[in-house]
Amino acid sequence: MSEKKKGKQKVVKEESDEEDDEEYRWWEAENAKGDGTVKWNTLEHNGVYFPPEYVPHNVKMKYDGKEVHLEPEAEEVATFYAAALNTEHVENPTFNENFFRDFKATLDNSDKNPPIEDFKKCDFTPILDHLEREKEKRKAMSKEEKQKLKEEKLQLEEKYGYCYLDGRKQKVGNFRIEPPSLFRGRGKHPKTGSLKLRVQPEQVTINIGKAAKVPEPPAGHSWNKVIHDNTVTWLATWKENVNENIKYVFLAANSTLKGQSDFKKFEKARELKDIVAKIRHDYNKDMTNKVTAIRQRATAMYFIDRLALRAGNEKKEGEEADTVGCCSLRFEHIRLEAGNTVHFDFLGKDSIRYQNTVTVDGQVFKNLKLFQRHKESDKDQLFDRVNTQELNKHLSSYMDGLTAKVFRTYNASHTFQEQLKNTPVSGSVNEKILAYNRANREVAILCNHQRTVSKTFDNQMNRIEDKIRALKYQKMRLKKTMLTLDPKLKKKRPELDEPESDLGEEWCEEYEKHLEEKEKDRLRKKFEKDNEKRKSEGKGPLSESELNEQLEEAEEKTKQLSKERKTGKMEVKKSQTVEKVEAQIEKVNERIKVVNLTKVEKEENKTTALGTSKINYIDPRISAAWCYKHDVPIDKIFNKSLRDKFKWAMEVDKNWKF
DNA sequence: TTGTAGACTTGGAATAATGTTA
DNA sequence: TAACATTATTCCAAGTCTACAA
Repeated sequence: MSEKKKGKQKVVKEESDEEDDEEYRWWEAENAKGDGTVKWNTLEHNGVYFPPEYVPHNVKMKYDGKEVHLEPEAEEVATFYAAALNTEHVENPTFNENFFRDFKATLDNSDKNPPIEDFKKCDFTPILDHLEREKEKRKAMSKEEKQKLKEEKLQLEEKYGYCYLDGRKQKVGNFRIEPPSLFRGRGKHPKTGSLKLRVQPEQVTINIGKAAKVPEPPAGHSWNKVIHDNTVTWLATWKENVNENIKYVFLAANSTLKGQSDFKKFEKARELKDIVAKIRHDYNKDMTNKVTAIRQRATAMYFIDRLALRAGNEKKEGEEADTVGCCSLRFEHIRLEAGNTVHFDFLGKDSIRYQNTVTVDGQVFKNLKLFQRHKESDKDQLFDRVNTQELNKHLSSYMDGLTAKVFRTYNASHTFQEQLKNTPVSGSVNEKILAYNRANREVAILCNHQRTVSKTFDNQMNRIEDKIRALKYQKMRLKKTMLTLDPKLKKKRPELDEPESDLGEEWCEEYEKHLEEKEKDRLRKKFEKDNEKRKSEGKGPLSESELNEQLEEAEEKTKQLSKERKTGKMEVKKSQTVEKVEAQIEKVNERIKVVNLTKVEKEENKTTALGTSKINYIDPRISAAWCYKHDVPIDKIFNKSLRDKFKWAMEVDKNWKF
């Protein structure tokens, strides 16, 4: 219909040509906020994709040193475990116990399986080896084969990846039914390692418009149910067997539905901005209330507001990992110290450790001491008279829809906007982006978004440092060239004669040797290539001595470099002038600066994950406005999928405020 | 009033795709 | 051009919070 996009979107105009339909700009429509209950009027989709049936590989695991044959069902489970051998899950006794219990059960399902009773006698490495060989094979596939796979994947996406919601084409997020696997619970999850069973169509409920064609279940199967509920957004659902959690197929992040609720989330947080002063005033007052429950609630609100803690719902003991949030904190998670200091140390969501030392208001400290006086055990709840339902109920009395999590969004976005004030207005784009990422990092730290340090972190760091030294080496030579060109500069510009920092003699020698090796390699390769060419042209090969001569030249060059470095007398080309060399130095300086910035960022990002706050907590309009204001291209801070997800936020004014 | 099912957001890690370098 | 590094995407676990039943 519309081959030509109108291009009214200033920002994201690249690759969206595949899209047939005109973009629906819901944020410009009448009820941009979206209605509270009805989510759609018509909904068409093709159902869900089931993972292919298991294909046995017949690779035998060993039991007590001997190869044993397993029936397919058991072999599949053994293969799940083999695939985990390289992970730290297999160091976890709970994982092993749960796995082995379920593995034995699959063995019992057929009397053709050998008796396996002792986990220690199991050896799954032959299967792991097989998996690795398969991986190699996949890597070594021909271009055509890879292309074919890609097309198959595309076809799947074509069929299941889109739906029509109120007549508009929308991307579906996770249209694949989760394949069977070993449940990989985080932290000390009591059920980790348990077998997550294959989901059958008979367990899956489809939600679809009344008028739409119901997708066919796989041959010989039927759906659990087909419903037409337009008050929910999911297309399909099923219950997973390990924790009995309900799983859903939802739309993708860039969909209208998700966009609208994202927008609402941030608008809600902005509403909080107007009343947060009152709420703070109130909870400060409540800190001294006679009723313990109210005091506790006030103290909890202080933490949620000031430390951006999560609400902390109750969890089922013994069925989930023992993690806590604000309302579920226990005495063992805090330590009080003179000077109104509180040390926090607990496992939060995903068993990520929260460690923080905070100086709190005097009354907060007094309250904590007071609560402590009544404790019988460290395992007791710090706020034994507060739970998230009550707390949220109290919050909603201030504002419709105000809950604990709104504070996290509000504080994250607010902090971000404040931190962005440190942007160097006249700095380079790179320096501005560094400031942006720093602001982002402050938010990530506030929200305690951590990541495990990459195994190759030190390596990566060393590489960057080497890169910087190589640039400094270049600069050192350029400076010497300038002095050679005009010796009088030595007096006028004494900095030219100063040595570069962290450029040791030893390093320089090694580097020169390295350059030599590189050059020699290049020469040898070129020699070979030339000879091949000559051969094809029917000419005889070049003589080895020619190559050797060139190699010797390379060695000479190294000596020359070393000599020049030591004496400071450079061999100067006729075309070189002081001005030209000066300009070259400037260029090198620029590059050093850039690499240094990446180094600083890398260090600062070692254990902090910026993604989560960028995706979920920071109002994207702050970022868009910042880009316009500081003339930074938006794609420097939002990748394609984020630009897509945040389309609705891209048209703000450069002076927009959260 | 409490407990729980249900629906949706948030979260880090694994994996795939892409970019860079030896 | 393979090997390696970086970035984007996918995966699915683990939270929050609401509605509803008992």
